[in-house]
Amino acid sequence: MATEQNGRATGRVTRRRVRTRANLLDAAFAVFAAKGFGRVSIEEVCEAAGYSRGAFYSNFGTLDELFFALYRERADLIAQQVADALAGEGPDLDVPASVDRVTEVLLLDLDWLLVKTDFLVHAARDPAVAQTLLEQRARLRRAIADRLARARGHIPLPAVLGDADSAAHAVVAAYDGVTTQLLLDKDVDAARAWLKQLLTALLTDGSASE
Amino acid sequence: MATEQNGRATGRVTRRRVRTRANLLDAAFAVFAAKGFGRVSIEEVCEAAGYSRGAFYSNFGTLDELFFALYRERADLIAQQVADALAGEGPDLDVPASVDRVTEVLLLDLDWLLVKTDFLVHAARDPAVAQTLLEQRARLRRAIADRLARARGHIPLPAVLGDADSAAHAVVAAYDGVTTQLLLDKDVDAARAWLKQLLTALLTDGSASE
DNA sequence: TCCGTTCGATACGCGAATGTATCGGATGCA
DNA sequence: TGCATCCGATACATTCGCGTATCGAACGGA
Repeated sequence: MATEQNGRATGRVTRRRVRTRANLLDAAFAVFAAKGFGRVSIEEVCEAAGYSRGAFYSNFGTLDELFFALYRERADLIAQQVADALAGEGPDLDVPASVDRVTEVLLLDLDWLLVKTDFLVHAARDPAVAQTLLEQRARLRRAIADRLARARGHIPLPAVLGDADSAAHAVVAAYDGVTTQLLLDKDVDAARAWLKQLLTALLTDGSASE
Repeated sequence: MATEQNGRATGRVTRRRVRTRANLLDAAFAVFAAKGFGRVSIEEVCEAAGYSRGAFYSNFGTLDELFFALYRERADLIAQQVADALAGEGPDLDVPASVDRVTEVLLLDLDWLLVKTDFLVHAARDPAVAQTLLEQRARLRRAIADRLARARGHIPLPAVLGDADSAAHAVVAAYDGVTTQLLLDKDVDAARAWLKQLLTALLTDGSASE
């Protein structure tokens, strides 16, 4: 009775199946990054993964479904890495150090940013998908806000913004903004430097001059 | 000898042609906004505009070419509006007022933001197109920087950031960041309020509480 | 109004991608 | 090892969208 995303009953899953699915997802990631979701056919994904279309239809119903699974997988991975980077240190937050480490993680892989943006465009036209994304972003913001609130008073003062919540909002906005520029100029180092500057400007008082 | 984008000699252009082209562009805008560039066929655009494919191929070579023309047209329009909004007042800049007016213009049309983001994704994978976009963004930043520099010292002090150039960079990043959120939650009013808050936080000293 | 030119509708052939149905081999449990 | 099941390759029919070639009608200058 219980059905999964693709509609098959929850039965045994072979190792082979798991491997195939993973291979398809990996290949899809590469192809999506290179050509963009909108310009990729099912066949291209299969070819890149070294399978025939039969394998695809056995694992996914549509290309959209694969895309969603792909995004979810990778996004969860990044989210975990960010959480790790934030949870690394003690109770009092060293803002510049945290900014450094988080920045490192967030602007690591240009291909991921490409796919992520593709997915954003996709979500912007599908309310259900958008909802998922919004929730994910809300969780991320909350993690940041918690971390900021926990450090409030210890180190410099948080911000020219209001509460920790607004600050978290600003952090995410800064990240998104820098991403846009990065997608065009492909200069990861510059983006990282620029994001660090933006975040420190937002998260510390103006007293921190060069 | 002189050829235009689609390869026809520069001859007489009928009024009918101009109208057709404009209609195609308008229809394309609506269709792109609704379904996303990647999911739109030439035929859909023609149908939406009330023409057959013959009309399309008479005016454009590829869908990409139409997309580019469409983007350029609208982007120039917005750029002009922003310039107007900035040039409105006297030599000394009233930051909050300018922020208000610019924000009004930039976050006016959700459909435009959708198409713009689609185009960004497109540009991210085509260096030539990316170059165009980068130049456009550079011009915008320069206009903002000039305006900010001109007002430096008159009103509050510019920023916790370095020079006017960095400040302009930050303004654009803030805009892009807010856009991302807006694409998901579709709350234009919230986005406007949030962008104003961000910009004033960035462009004025921390002394402006509330 | 007349006529050469331009524009866009129609019809055609083609290639690409899709989804399905079938089948042989791989897989994992007893 | 034997066997029931699962997985993915292959072949097929079909649909969709593309690009071109042709032709009648609209256009605009004389």
